[in-house]
Order: sequence, then structure tokens, then C-alpha cells
Amino acid sequence: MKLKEKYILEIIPTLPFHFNSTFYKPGHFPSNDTRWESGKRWQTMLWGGKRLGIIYKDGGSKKNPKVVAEIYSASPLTSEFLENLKNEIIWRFNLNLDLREFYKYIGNDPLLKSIIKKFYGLRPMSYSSLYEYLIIGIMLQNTVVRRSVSMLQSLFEKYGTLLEYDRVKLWCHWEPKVMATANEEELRALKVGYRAKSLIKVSEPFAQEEINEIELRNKSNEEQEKILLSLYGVGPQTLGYIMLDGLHHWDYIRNISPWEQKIYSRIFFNKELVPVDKMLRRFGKWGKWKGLAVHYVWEDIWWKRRNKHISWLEKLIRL
DNA sequence: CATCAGGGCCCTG
DNA sequence: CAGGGCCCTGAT
Repeated sequence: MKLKEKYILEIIPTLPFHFNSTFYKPGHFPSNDTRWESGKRWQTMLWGGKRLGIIYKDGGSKKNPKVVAEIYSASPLTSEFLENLKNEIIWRFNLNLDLREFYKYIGNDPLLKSIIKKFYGLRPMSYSSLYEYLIIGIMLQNTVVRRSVSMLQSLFEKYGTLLEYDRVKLWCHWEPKVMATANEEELRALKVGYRAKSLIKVSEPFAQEEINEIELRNKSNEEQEKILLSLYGVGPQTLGYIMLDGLHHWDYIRNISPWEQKIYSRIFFNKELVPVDKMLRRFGKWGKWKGLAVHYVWEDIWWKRRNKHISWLEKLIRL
């Protein structure tokens, strides 16, 4: 599917803003709906029934930051559509986030000080919809990165759409109803294993529009947890990712998976393995910013890995 | 060759 | 609330 129509959206983020560390997360596993180079992220997006190809560009300076989003589409888009899309982009990448209070509260922490200086203006982000994030969460469960990558790619090739824009070909997600009506055997043929059942069942409430992502954002913390946990295949780990990245609860850390526990032990405690409850107590000192603080340290180690070999980390990643 | 655990979660007792 | 089972895959 070739996308010929092109529109430009310009977004002025709040100060301070750091483009690269916000628009690229080296800790995310690689997927073929996105591509990155410094100052530029390609990203497909299925939104409002349209399959879009987007290029996010760093279009400003440190003092006057600007995100330029090139929107490619096969069919024309109305100005109303584009305005709504702009707001969605602002939400997903937290371009309205005011970090000043966080920096004030946390800025002198010995571990965070230098990281904040390096990534001054970093925000968490979720490049996908809630539904798509749930799919990714299911792909991560009980396996290693390599398999997560290959399972998602298989799903793209069977249920997604290959888009071409800016001379780049990237896969775009499917509508939930496509997977809600898939049968388990055809999914299992893609070697997703027992996750097939979760994929189907998690798609159903979205296909039937029983869950509205926009409405969910306005519900209380407890209601959000309840709704998400009621979905088949969603447990505390997937919930944790979504509460922070997708629903912007900057204090949300309840669960630490074994893999994260090992990495956290090294980067926060310089030890082999620290008990989870001890970790949570330590993170508690960052109060209502603890999730965001952990995100900063977490991102830092992945950026470091891009530049130099960290052998203990390589062993834990298990590509 | 077999066995095991991995960016969890569901279900049972 | 603890613990077994689950699709696969590569590491050992």
C-alpha cells in the first residue's frame, strides 16, 4: 500500500525537551513498524480507520524545540482528523509533560543527576495504541527477545498491512476485529503457542468497542487496573508497562519481572541479585516520581549499550 | 540426546 | 496464596 498524500504537523513541546531519548527507546525490541536514526523516527500508525506512515523529526533547537510530523496517507485527510491526530501524538509522546517538578524533586539524587543532565527533557512514550501495546505485552510473555521479535513479525505478515512511504516499507497493525475472529489453530501455526488464546480474547472487547482507550485515560487508577486485569492474558507485568507508558502514572511500580530484577540489581545496587521488596522500598524514596526515575536509569543503560559492549547486560538480554 | 528456563498468566486445590 | 502447566526455542 503506497501512501502518496502528505501533510505536515508541527508540535511545540514543553521545555525542556530531548528529542532522541523521547522518540527512540533502545530498550524496546526491534519491530518492523518503525525505524530510527538520530533526529528521525519512522512509525506506522493505524488510527481512526486510516493506515498512516509517519515521520517524526527533530525540527527545533534546544531553546525552541519543535517536533515536525510528516503524515503520509493513501487517501486525503480532513483538517479535523489531523487536529485529533496531533492531540493523540502529543499524548503518546508526552509532549505536554511538565518535567520541572520532577527535576526539582529528584535532581540532586546522586544516581540521577548525571542522567538528567545527559537526557534533559526525556519523556516516556508509547508509540502505539492501547490495543497494540497489549499485543506487544503478550508477545513478551514467558519468552526471550528473539522469539518476541519473530512472533510479532509473523503477526504483521499474516494480519498487518505493508505500507510504503518516503521510500521505506514498514508494517502497520491490524484492526482488533481481524484477530478477534481469527481461529486459534491459524494463530498457533505462526508459532505463538498458548498466546494464541490471549491474542483472540484480548482483541474481542476492542473489536466490540467495549473498551474505549480515550475514556479509559480519564478513569481512576483503580478502575484502569481493574479493566486491564480483567482482560485475558493481562497480568501484573503487562499492567505495569501500560500503567506507566500508556496511562502516564509516573509512580507506578508494583511488579518487577525476573529479567528486570537482574538488570536493576546491577544498575541500582551494583549487585548480582537484590530481592524485589528491597528494590521497591529503595524506589519508594522517589515518591510519586518513582516510575519516571526508574525509567531514566533504565533508558540510560540501553543508550550506553549502543556505544559500548556491556558484557553482563548482553548475557541477560538473551537475543 | 534430554532438560530447562525465558520481558507471565491462568487455573486449581 | 502457592504451584503446576503452557507453546516454542536456543542454551547447556
